[in-house]
Amino acid sequence: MTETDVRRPGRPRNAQADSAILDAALHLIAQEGVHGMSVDEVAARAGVSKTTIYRRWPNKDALVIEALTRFKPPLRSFDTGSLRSDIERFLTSLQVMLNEPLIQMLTLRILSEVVGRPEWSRVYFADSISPNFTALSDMIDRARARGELRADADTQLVMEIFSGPLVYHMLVAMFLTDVKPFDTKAFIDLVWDGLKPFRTDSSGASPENT
Amino acid sequence: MTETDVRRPGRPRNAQADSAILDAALHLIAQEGVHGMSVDEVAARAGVSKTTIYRRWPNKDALVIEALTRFKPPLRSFDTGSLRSDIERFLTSLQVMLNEPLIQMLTLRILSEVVGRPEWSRVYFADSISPNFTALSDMIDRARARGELRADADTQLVMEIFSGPLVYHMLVAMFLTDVKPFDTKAFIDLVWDGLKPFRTDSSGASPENT
DNA sequence: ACGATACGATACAGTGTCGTTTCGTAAATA
DNA sequence: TATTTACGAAACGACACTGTATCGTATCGT
Repeated sequence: MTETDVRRPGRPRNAQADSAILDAALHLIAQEGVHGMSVDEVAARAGVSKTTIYRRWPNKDALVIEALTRFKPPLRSFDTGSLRSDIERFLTSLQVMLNEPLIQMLTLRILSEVVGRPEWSRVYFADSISPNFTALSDMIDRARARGELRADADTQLVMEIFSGPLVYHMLVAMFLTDVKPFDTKAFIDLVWDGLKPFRTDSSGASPENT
Repeated sequence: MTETDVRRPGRPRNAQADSAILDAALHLIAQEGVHGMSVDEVAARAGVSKTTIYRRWPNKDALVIEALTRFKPPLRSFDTGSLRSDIERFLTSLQVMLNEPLIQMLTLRILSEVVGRPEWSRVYFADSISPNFTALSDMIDRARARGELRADADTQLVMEIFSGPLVYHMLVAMFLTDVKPFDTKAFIDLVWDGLKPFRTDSSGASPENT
């Protein structure tokens, strides 16, 4: 912060280079993994020289860490007053996010690289997974206070029921060419009313069946 | 097959070496990934010489492919006459399987390595994911024929609802130390009866209704 | 015993990568 | 202009890895 005023002599650093390098690193990590990515490739993709990279980061690991730290999926909480529409918007934004090939592959790469390294794992969880959690649990807690949810439903389990199917869908969809898109509305209806067959119409929210 | 009878002259190959090498390769892939694993490490872990490996496989890729092909999670279909107990047994076996650290990390490694390589992806899907699918869809179709399931529930969506939450749970559990174990029974009850709050006792009371 | 094959240990060539260094040039300040 | 720093291009040393080759030994059939 104090450095911005004190103009050091000599040619200033190219400000665009930093983000160009980090973006290139992220794309290459997504494509080839941390091991498969070379610093030369990062330099070539970013359009800079390798010298420029090593002037900014001491080694490859530091570059990777900063690139991965910069990668934060934009997830937020919704508060429309209705849990069903909150969840619908949340899942829709999650679906849009997971439709990005970069985010898809990057997430898998990070998950597989991060396991077994406590520090990386802690940082990744705190930055990328935890916000997702709190956004979801906030919505659920608000709905529970409004009486929109079964009182005996465990919050963690409800979160897993909401998030799991879509994540699972996107995971297996990567291997299938003719997979049907995830129907968020139908999913919420089904989870809301239950999988059991109807005997009587207990609630008017049933999705127009029989 | 015909080679087993025709005994070639000379010292026969060590039959144990094959599985020792493939096992070593699998463990090393799980720990360090395909790129991180070296053939020398495989040889050292398997207790054989590198010559022995290259006499059996032409290159590293062939070894990796055969090792990954050999890795087939043992999942089967259940037919107890009740969908709820079928699913309960299915999920319990899936949970036991995903509790193995080797299978956990190997699955993530494979997922991240396999994406973008059509042949690998096809083989992995056919060998490891597809059996899971058919086992689950068989159980669901039988239940649907018995009228145990809502008629308007899409099979693919039901499969995702059943499998997704547990897979998601195991995924995030890798980053948490104090996570509650997945309660399969409570999960099935919740999904079966729905998340909506009870208004009148149209059916029994809670999970124990028919 | 003898030939044939497998094995372990080791060395090797070829390649790729990391991180450093050199050098000529560009862009800033004093 | 003189100085100071950043930059690109290129080369470099050190190291790891792949895949091959060599050599002495072990184990099988005949």
